[in-house]
Amino acid sequence: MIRESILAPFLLSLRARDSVSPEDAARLEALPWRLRDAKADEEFILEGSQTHDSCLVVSGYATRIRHLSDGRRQLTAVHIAGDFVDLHSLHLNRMDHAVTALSSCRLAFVSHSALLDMFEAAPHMALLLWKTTVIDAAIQRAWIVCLGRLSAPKHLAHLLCELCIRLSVIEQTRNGTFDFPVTQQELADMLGLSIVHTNRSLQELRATELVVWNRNRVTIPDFAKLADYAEFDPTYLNLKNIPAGPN
Amino acid sequence: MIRESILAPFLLSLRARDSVSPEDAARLEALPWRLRDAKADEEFILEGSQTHDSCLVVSGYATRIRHLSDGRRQLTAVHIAGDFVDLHSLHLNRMDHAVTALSSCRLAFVSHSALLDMFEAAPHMALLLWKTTVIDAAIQRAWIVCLGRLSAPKHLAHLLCELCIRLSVIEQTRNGTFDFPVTQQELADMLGLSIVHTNRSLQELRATELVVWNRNRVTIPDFAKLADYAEFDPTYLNLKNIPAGPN
DNA sequence: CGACGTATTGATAGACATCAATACCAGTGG
DNA sequence: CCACTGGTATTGATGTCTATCAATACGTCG
Repeated sequence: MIRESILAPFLLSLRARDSVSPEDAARLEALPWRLRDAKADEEFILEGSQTHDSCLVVSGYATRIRHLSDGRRQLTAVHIAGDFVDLHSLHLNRMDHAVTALSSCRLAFVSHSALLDMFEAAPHMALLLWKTTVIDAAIQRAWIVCLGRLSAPKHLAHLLCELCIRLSVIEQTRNGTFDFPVTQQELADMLGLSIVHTNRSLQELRATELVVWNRNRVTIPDFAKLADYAEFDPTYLNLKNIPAGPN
Repeated sequence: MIRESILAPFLLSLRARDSVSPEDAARLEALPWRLRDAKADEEFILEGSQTHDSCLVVSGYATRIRHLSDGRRQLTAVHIAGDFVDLHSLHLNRMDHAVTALSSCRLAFVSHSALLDMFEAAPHMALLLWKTTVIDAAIQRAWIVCLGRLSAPKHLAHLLCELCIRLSVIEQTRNGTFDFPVTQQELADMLGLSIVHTNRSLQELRATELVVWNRNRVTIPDFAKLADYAEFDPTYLNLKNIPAGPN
């Protein structure tokens, strides 16, 4: 039996947005990846560090996190399997934030020099990876809009819509159900809310039956309804085919 | 007398973060730029549009804006001279937001195909421009943190710190003074606040003499003090030399 | 001078934070 | 098997921040 490629989710994610030739996929496979597992809560890229590798999430959930002086935190992104979390470091001197595992994660690291060599040999690969960072930026803009202009429950709903679509791209949803292994504290730090208000916002979504959430398992019974409620427009995810809803 | 290059601020911005050889600067100069002026409030890149050019701000102020269904708005970025506003469109199918002039602006457009030709001829140029989009993304992360975890006055203070540093890079500050031609409504839409509360937050900064703001002219008398108040850490702007303060 | 957009002020309501307690739940050791 | 423990979730009460509504003032332009 053939081993599933560690790049499978990454390729799913790329191909949902662009065509990727078999040769290009082979180029990515040929990179000298080094695998590593991270436990939940492990901060595997340190704030302020200078790195010489970039990091791809193979499985599990990770997050970008910024710590404030008084100990409060804000998460600025959630990353799922297939996300090339840390292409930034290829360009940035010093990390302005940390990257932490939300669940236990499998990570694949590749050195900057190997990436640069690949770009030298096949310049269009830079465009392909560039695009992934541009889409990450689009997601961040959506977060800005949510933080600035949506109520707490709608913001939470929007986040779940986004996750559902992104996870469906990498085939991690079933009938509108997906894993989302976060504590309410972590959720609060994504939404820029207190933990108490996060809890109440979640209960509001439960009460209106827009969302079912047991432990780490989220179900969206009626995606269109939730998307409408949250003013979710998936354009920013830049998918070739917008899924009508969860599969 | 030699005409000042329309790329002068862009090169200042690039060189504050990276070394750019004269040849590379010449490559950028050689692109087939088309100049265009935009009046204040003109939406020069439409939400939902598909474009075949990218756009650089030569002078003036522009902003990325997202409109919500009920007419409310959220600005997700402020762009100043030297910002390559719209490299995104090189990668994204459809704009998920509009780009609008805050003041009258001079813009320089270049076709995607010309950019791609340049990358073909000189692949490292893609890395250079990629980097600018990565820095934009870092700024957006900072905005997320501000929106999520800073009080209104601190958020405003943080925004002014960021602008002051970015403007000083392109030599648009003098003694801590710079132009910022926005209405309080626009400011409110950046900060995710109501206009009334924006006004009161501004007055608080005035009362504590952290900021002087007359018309469109902002002065920061003591940058270190304001930065401390706003928990501003300029790491994310990725400058080679962090200016100690305004010049 | 009048008109319009913008800024400012006051009063009130709503959203969200904070504090403090209680409930739940998986894991541990007796 | 069960009590204990520590983390997480939930609830209630209260306070603060921010939004909204409604005036009024200011400033530029015709």
